[in-house]
Amino acid sequence: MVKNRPTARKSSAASPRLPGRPGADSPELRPRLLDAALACYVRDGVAATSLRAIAREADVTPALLHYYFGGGEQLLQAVVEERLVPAIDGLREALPPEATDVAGLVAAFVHGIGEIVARHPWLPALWVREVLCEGGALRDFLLRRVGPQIPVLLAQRFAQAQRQGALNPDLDPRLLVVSLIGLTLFPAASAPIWRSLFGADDIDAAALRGHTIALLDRGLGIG
Amino acid sequence: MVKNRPTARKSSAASPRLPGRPGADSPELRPRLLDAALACYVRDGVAATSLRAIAREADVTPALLHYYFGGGEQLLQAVVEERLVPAIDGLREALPPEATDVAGLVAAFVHGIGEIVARHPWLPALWVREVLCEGGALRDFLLRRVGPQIPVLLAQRFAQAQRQGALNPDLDPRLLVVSLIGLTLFPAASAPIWRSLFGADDIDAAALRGHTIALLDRGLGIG
DNA sequence: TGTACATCAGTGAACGCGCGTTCACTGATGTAC
DNA sequence: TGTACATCAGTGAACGCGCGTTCACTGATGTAC
Repeated sequence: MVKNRPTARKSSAASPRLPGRPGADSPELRPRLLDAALACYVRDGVAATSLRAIAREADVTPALLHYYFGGGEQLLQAVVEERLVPAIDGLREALPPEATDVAGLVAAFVHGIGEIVARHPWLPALWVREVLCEGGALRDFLLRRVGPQIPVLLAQRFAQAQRQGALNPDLDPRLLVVSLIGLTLFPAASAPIWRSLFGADDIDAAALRGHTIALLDRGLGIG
Repeated sequence: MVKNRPTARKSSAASPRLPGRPGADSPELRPRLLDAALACYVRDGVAATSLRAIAREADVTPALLHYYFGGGEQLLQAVVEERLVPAIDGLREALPPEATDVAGLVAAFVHGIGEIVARHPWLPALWVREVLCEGGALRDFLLRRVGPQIPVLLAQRFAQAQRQGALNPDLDPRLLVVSLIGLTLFPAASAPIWRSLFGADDIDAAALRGHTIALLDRGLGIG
């Protein structure tokens, strides 16, 4: 049993001032450790990342990582809570809260994803990759914490719009959510590949957004 | 230097009949090893799969795996050549060889992906996941062996159709290829997740295909 | 202020474990005669 | 046909290594007086 782990100590907020050195582990260290872990997860995948690799990335001893987080699984959980959750909260807040027309809702989603990607370039690849892993820790996180908040909610709004005749009746409202993610997160996650494959250095975020909106708006036809 | 590895022996085809037991390693064993490796790659990811895990999956000693393939990297290459390449060849053959209208080409692609997924249910998740990994072995494979054959070729055909006014001018022909993959492979790869998220047991392969074609044909509008 | 002491963030070395790989060996199965 | 022998697919045990974790320890920094 480790007794004086920083995370544990800090959570007991009302501790009386004791004699001796007050705990004040350097405030820049913990975020730096989280960033190093995130970088490793993004580069190599969560399952293939060792604690020692993260320690090397942060130029720190493995014992320090264990001291701060208590182990690999807890470190992953900390990265999820303090890096992933805030990033995804940004998306939920970007969606219009009240009933809007489908085009506006979809445009808000596409723009929201674009902004998330601009602010957190690491997110799409990590997300798409880890959520597709059968045993992935992020998969559970998606199903429990994100799924009910964004995809299910979107699907309900699409279904309602379709009942009112404001959406292509041949679409499935639930699959439309999947299509939206496939048209936004997946291209963002695979950007390095198609850029290299097509030599497409001229395609920036705005071009990608314009293309996606045009496809969703009218499909392949020439309108 | 291992001398009598089966792969090596079999490749020297013109060896004279020597006295002694002729080499005849059981013909069912090698495919079984490849299948076990593939199953582990799909379940846990390539980077997180150990040779010993594959050996356990195949109920075989690690030494046997090494004897057959010479190491983890060669085993992965064998799985790529003998499992991945044939599966993807199926897609290229499904695409119409001659100039066709955009709708027909896209429909052939969507149907082709659908058939591949039906025949090789493991492919989408493995594909999407490993291709998005920065250091992934499959990423190189995509860029070298698949990219020039399918995506680049499709993009060229789309660009030509667009010049002739047969494609929505606001689309980017290259990004349209990315969109197509995002609308087909990604939903297939994430099917277990959205099925569980939406309780969508009623959506089968045909429904997914119909939805995708409808979205590509007319977009969100009610036509 | 100066001195003694308590605290605790962080360390270095060691642990047991599973990994990929090696290699001397086995024993079933073929050929030679 | 029967016997001796050559072959080689596959094995079992061991190797060095990097892993996650542990724990006695250090030493800078605070408090007590």
